[in-house]
Amino acid sequence: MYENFENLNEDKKKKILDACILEFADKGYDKASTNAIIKEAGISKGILFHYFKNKKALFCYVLDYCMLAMTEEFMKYPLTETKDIFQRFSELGVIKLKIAQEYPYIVKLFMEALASPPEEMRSDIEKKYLKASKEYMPTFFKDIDYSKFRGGVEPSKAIEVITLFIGALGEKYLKDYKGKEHELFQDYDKIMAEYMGYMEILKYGMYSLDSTN
Amino acid sequence: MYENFENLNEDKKKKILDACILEFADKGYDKASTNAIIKEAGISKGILFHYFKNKKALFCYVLDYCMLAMTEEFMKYPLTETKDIFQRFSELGVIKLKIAQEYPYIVKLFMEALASPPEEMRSDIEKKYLKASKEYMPTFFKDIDYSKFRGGVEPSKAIEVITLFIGALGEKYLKDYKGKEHELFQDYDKIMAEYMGYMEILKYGMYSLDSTN
DNA sequence: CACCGAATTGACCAAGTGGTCAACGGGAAT
DNA sequence: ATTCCCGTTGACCACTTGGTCAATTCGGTG
Repeated sequence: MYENFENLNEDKKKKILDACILEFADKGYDKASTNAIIKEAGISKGILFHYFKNKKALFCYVLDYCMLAMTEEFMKYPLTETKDIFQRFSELGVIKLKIAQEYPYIVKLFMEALASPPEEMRSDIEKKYLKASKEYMPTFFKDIDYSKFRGGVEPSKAIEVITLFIGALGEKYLKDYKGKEHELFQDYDKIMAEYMGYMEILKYGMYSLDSTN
Repeated sequence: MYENFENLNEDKKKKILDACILEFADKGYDKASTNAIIKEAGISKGILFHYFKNKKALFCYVLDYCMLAMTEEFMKYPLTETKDIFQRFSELGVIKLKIAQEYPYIVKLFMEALASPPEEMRSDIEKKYLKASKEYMPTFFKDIDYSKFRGGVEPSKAIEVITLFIGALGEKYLKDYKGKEHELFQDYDKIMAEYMGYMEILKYGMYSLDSTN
């Protein structure tokens, strides 16, 4: 499928991949321009479409590459032992932040792909993402003590609340710090404190009183 | 500014506005085509750009129109008296649902404009939206009894948690029911029950025990 | 050297974009 | 009847897009 491209020497491959990642991350699939990519990569139009049969295939390849890179990156950060789901979530958050800091374009491309993908690819992309996160789940939920939840709180519901809330909070921070992402890392402690405050409220609502500490 | 357009007879104005709303709601600003609009409205290219100096101005006008229509619509639904913030939020949710059901395209255009606006307009659009929601706040928070919150829970923090969570939940439902929005209204009771379940968890975490009912 | 096949180029294409403008048509005023 | 005005038309413009393909270049083989 992509053998023409795969057989290239690493340097050239990397230059092209980097150009693609930059452009797709910056503009999203639709607004990304293959002309901008070939210019940035220093190659000709013809050869790009020789390697990839069209823009969609190119995007697919790049996205898969990014996904692989990200999951590999995740594996590098083992989760510490804990029975507390809130602890786990906050750890995951820290890992995500670290990865976003180290590979901003890959993460951006990825989020862009989930938020506004080419319509015909939407379900495929979501499927792949779901598959990857499902695979991570056993690790993530390992050893969690669900008995900490008070009576009347279904653990699955509670986890959904936490997931949704943390997701929304993350998006809010992204919006607040849009264009000045570096300050996000400067304000790390302040944000972490805020985050803990929110978690305390949720924890209080979900755990039985003798588990709240 | 728009007098050429404003002076048109109502029928023609409406036909053009409707065409714009349809196109912008469906495709978003960038992908919306002025050609599609003139075709749908049955007018010529020249005259559209005689009424509006360019695509951006057209979008601005249409967006303002939609915002006005929506705020007017909101005013039609007075909030019932209650001291309970959760009650208020769930009422607001019901109102939003009703409006989305009645004016799907206007609401969609609106959400599209907030989610992925033309970059140069982003801050203007957000500003307008913030202004409108700020104006609604006194009504919304009128008579709310903040003493229901237990010690250690700052009301402002609590409200932020609720807002973020409800927002995320709403988006989740929108995603789940994408392309089959009618089922959303069929499943109304089920969704409402789910929603109440979530709210109970939050309420338990935020209210002091003697206020939870 | 000649030859071949693969890699690579960039001029070119059709389609679509937002936007312009000379020309047209018809109603009102003279 | 003539003039004028102005709303309206649609052919046209410059530009960008993803994608093609004949032509060239290059490395290796005999």
